[in-house]
Amino acid sequence: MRLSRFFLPILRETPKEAEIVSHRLMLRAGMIRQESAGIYAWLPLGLKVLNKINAIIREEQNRAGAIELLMPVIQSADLWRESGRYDDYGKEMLRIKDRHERDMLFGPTNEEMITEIFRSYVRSYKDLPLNLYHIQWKFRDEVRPRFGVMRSREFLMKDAYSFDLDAEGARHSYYKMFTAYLRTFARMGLKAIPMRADTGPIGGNLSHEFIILASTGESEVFCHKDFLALDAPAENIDFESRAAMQGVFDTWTSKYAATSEMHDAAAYEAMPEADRVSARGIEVGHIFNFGTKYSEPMKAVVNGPDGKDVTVQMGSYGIGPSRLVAALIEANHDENGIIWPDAVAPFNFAIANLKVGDAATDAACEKLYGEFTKAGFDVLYDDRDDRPGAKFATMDLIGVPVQIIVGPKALADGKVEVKHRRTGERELLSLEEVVNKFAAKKG
RNA sequence: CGGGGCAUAGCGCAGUCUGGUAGCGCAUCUGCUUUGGGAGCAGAGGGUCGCAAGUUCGAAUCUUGCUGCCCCGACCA
Repeated sequence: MRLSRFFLPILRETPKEAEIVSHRLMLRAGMIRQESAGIYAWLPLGLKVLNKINAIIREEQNRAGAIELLMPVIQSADLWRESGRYDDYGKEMLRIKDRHERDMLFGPTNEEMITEIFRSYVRSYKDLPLNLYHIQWKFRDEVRPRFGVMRSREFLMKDAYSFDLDAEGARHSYYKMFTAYLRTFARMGLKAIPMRADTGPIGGNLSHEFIILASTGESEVFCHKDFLALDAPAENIDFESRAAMQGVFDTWTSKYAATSEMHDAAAYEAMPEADRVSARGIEVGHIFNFGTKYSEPMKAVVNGPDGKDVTVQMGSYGIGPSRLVAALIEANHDENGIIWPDAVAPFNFAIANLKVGDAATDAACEKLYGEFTKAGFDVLYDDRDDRPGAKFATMDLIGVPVQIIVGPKALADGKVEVKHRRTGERELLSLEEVVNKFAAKKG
């Protein structure tokens, strides 16, 4: 992408409403625009990151055996009357009437709809287990939206729903998602710790929140320090193996970890002081096993091996990709701007032409831009006729991990400078070395 | 939902107390110079002062009502 042709409305000054760093940086980097309280337009740069996050989530959901579909944002109130939640959900649910005065709503979640889809088609225990997910916009009419996309009213959610014949199967499904979540967050460079959680209005008896530690997090969390050193399960782990899944779950739940609302001060303080970690955290995922809470009233049943009807066991599993964008920034920034982890960076490389119009720098930049593009990378070429300082500031603000600086001085010796955003490390390389070292990798 | 605050150019703000026909910085456009950490000079464009009533010869400024947004608290992917 040539920056001169891109739509990147960066701001030099911080809009006054932005309180936390991720919100400030998202506005300044031209990632989002507020259209209403808690409702945001995603500008090109923000959307690129959101899509990268979604891609990782999809890969890991698919790996764990979940199957993607897409449900609508507008739902009929009748479905919610069946589960009893139409009255329970309260003002958080945005209620709408269509032209025929029918009660509709903007979905805050999809348990009812997925259960309706399931019961319409699935008749046999042989079709279980089944896990269906989608990535779709949700609306919850929060009393007080704030912190940009961290707590917005409209937000993107990946929600998966599992269906099993019995409680044991449902636990296995739960563990599979538990494992997939650990991998998903780890791939984004986040250390997410599962914490025993309250089930809230979703219901059920088994639930974990996935919390990432960040000094600006919304809630206080407590855990054993060993969780910080644990590695996520490997890519080749067998999701179908009940023993393997149980093993992951046991490893990640064997020690103390709780949010402030589930905090057990006595258990926490029973640990040696050196093992205790008390920090701020951001909830980026939440999983539930709720048995027959929806399948019972909505009559989602299958024929069991003995020919008798069995009410299926369900669970739901949510990740907020739009919130994750903000959470990633909270965990990865400095005074100059965002520092994207490679896996979610909107651009892998940026090429800064320090002297646009100079035949040598123009030619070097075009060559590099061509090679990186050909290699399949997202590369941003700053070809604007602007001062070097402005280009450095822009690249740092939007957080491109590897910045290739092409200026007349170094180029006179056939070199360009490669700067790594995270470490600040710089190296002088020839064009050929840059291409071989970076552009050749992806294939 | 309780408490507090704000609304003037794309962004950040001054002007409001004490009414007299709107200004500053950045950004934008044009020209020249400049080119390794957000350039300089010269010129230009851009605002029914959130909306609606009222008071007044005259309202960004005073009064009333409404709307939007932000912050603190209680609640939440």
